[in-house]
Amino acid sequence: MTTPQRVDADLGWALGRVTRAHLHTAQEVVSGLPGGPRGYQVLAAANDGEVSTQLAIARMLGVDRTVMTYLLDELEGAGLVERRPDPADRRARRIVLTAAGRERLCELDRRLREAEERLLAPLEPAERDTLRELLRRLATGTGHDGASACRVAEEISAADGC
Amino acid sequence: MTTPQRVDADLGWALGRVTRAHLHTAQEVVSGLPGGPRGYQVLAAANDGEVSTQLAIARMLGVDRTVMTYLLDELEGAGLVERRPDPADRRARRIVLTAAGRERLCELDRRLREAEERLLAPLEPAERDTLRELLRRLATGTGHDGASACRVAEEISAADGC
DNA sequence: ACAAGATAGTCTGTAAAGCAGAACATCTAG
DNA sequence: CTAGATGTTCTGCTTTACAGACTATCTTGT
Repeated sequence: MTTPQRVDADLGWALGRVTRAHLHTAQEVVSGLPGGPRGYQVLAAANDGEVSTQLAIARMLGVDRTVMTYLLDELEGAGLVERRPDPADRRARRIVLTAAGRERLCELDRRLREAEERLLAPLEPAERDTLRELLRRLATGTGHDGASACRVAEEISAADGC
Repeated sequence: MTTPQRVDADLGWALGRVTRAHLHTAQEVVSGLPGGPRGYQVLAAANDGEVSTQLAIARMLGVDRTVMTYLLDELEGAGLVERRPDPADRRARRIVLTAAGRERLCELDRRLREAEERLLAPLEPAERDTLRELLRRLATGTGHDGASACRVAEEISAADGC
């Protein structure tokens, strides 16, 4: 029988709390944007071009493909993105930002950055960078040597290619 | 106009992905436990004694008090916790673990630890500890000098005492 | 001691959020 | 050319949890 852990030693607890806090902050920052914080993430994902079909974005963000549909409906309705037929695959739609979308994204980027720094205030600047980097590597499933370990990605979607 | 960020540089994106992955893993580990991963957290919170009334636990876990009611209904129904009148305040209930509850908690602690290590596999051991520590400090709102900066706690619930 | 307001817990209704499954179009492999 | 896989959308349903009201109790001020 192992020693019972304290709650505040629980990774899940800390993750949940920090994520919830971040979500709460982001909600205010992006207020008015269709889809809230996730709407922002869609814009960001669509903007960096690597992934641009609906399904690719959905997988990257961890949302269901049916959810993606109405998320994009709203963003498109707001004039921030366009659905264009993919020339290489006529089933798929490429999501591209409109000029307004790019502008909005930049604006939100800046404000989110500020808000995040406030959120990370209890940590020293170097520690903030460390945290960002560690989380980024976990989220992308990249080991310290650059190897793709892909744990997190696996957990998120077994169907995801690794 | 600032440079548009890549998605994988976004803290919210990384947090979301890692949290979702953790949740997914935890879901399997605690399968059968009423309330899922949150049920575990309730047990853990109740067990370390510091906070033991329903509302205190609810605030610590970031769940609504009305949710706490049925969460505890289920845990109590499973014979894992008991609601005892608080001798100091007859409005409040102290949540205490039964023998079965403590046993279950220890078991789950062990298995969750294992699962988390698998999740953190892409990081080196030292990095895993760093990540845990940084998240813990953020979640508790504790600065590097031990000062209570309380950013995250604020964001979670403005009503929370700091 | 008593009234007024705050707080702990519970209950009810309702709104939202998202998933399963089917439908349709298109791609890929054999 | 057929069979199965994949991208997107739509429908219906289940889950979920929040807002608000209600009861019981505590606290504070007079």
